Amino acid sequence: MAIGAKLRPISESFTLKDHTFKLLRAAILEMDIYSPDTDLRLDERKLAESLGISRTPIREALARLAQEELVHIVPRKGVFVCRKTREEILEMVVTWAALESMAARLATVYASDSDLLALRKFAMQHSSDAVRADIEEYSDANIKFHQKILELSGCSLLGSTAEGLFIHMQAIRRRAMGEGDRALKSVVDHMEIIEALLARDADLAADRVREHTMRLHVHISKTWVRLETIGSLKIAVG
Amino acid sequence: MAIGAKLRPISESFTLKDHTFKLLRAAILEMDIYSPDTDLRLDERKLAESLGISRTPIREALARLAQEELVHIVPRKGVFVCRKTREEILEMVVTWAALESMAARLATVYASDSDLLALRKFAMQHSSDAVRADIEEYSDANIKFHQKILELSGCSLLGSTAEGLFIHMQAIRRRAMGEGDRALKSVVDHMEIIEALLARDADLAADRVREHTMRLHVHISKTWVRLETIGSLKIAVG
DNA sequence: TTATTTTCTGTGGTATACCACATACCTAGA
DNA sequence: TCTAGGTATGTGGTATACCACAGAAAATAA
Repeated sequence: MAIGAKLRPISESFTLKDHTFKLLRAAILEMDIYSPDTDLRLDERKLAESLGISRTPIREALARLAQEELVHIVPRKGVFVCRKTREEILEMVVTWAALESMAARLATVYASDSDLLALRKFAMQHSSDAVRADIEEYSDANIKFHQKILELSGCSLLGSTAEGLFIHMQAIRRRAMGEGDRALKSVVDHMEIIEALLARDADLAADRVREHTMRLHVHISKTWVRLETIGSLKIAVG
Repeated sequence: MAIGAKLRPISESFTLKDHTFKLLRAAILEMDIYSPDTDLRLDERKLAESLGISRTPIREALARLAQEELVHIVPRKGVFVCRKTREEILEMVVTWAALESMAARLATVYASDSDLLALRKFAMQHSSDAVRADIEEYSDANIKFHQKILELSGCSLLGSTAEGLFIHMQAIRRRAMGEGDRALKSVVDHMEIIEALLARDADLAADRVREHTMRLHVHISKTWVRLETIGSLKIAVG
């Protein structure tokens, strides 16, 4: 066989800036953003040095992150990971509810029975995690459940729009999950959602998804009173 | 009076890249993107020369536009304004419906009577444009109507999320408005929406907004068959 | 004439140098 | 000791030079 017969293009049109963008995005996702002692500062030059590249691709990646409102760039001050205030988080939950509710509505029309049954199977498999109070595990499954509904809508823009909120929703859901008996209630909600989907009842499915997410909204607005002061800690600049 | 008593900061932290970003965004908004003979190419160097600045701030502005999916950047090929395919446009309409529907729901709770009455006055003022078949005029008013509902929700994230779709929705609505007697039907729809809002009927308002926007969806999917081929004209690079 | 190779030109990608400004620290005068 | 004012340092912002690659044009071989 000739040399190169099975070689693929070097991941066609690989660019450092794209790579850096994904890298930083993932890094921010893993950060515990809301821990008060986390350093929110990103130093272009240090990043450049540790990645072994120049500042240019890093700056373009940061520009994109800023567009996603994941970081704040303050001229001649610095680049900071963006903490959200309590109000911003509440708005994200509302927006998420809007998107997922529409997704559920569409899913009653476009999702196949086998997809929905697979979703039910998935939800049932992980319900035991909630019962065992295995919060970490269940929280991940919970997030995946909601993403799958977005997928099943067949409207990819709903999912990709929600993805911008996802990075924060993940942190929010993880935090909220451990509070009260939300995990157990969540299991019940999920099952009712799936039943509505399988019944192909668009209005009911949309309502249940929206109300489920809005319960998170109510929970947060009741419970998280201190976040706002933390959120505006160092960011209140420009 | 002491010197500087009335001086403001020099437009706090102005940067060329921000300015360029807004400039290009507005320029793209004004372009007739879907005209087949429009040049979709953006040349970094020519832009730099005509703006009298270097490529660097332009590149960062382009990076942000790419994040918003307003342009495609293809390494060593060029930067192109992003035409949307028919399917993508349909998804944008769905997503817009999701956001505005939720906004209407919230508006029944949070909008004041005076705000809603002002909205009704605004809609009635411009209904004559529709009757006179003054499409251009009415189309603008129509778009503003929908934006106001997003505002009245009190949830600014709904509006800012929708804004990313706005640039395309504007072109879509303008184009669709002239087709059939959509303008007249639109007037009726709007009035029914306002009545539902004033009646503080959350479900009804949400339903009417969603159905109104989804009528646009149906109209597009029925009428615009040729767009897809145009859309994927030069962009199908990947 | 046709097919192939080579060269040239233009593109975005990257690295680097330098700038203006913000900040913290230092120093001299009260 | 305390307070201006100056100075040093570090930040993101910008300009520039050069690179690798794509694609077209031109040159060459069949």
